[in-house]
Amino acid sequence: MAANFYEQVYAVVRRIPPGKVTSYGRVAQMLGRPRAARAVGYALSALKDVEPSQRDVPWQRVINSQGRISIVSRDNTPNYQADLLRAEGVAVSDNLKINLEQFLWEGLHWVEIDDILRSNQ
DNA sequence: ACAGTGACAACAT
DNA sequence: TATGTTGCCACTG
Repeated sequence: MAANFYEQVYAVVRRIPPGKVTSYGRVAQMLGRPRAARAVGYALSALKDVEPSQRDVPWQRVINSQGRISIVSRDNTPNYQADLLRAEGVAVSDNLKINLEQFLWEGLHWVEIDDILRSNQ
């Protein structure tokens, strides 16, 4: 069911190492679509409707350009994404902010992206 | 074909 | 710093 763009997003996100994060916009840029940040978020939200085999995408490592978690949880309930990140060593403040100076993933270069997309992961 | 929908981002107040 | 506004994009009924 997943469209090609979604697959490309998942392929990139799977390369984010544990303990590191990146932004929706950066993922979009790596895919050559600098203005498709919103679509990246849409692609990740679609993960909950996808097959278990696709559940190996570390979506929690993608946050917004301000270094903050974009998923809001109901009041007084722990933020799931924050917990997942803390579990792998990422410091998340109470206001859901993360220090990009310390945890930002360097990302991939076009050569690597090209290789990944060519082999469809 | 087309309007509606977000886990965005950059800018303007 | 905190909201609001506007542009964008892929996907969906």
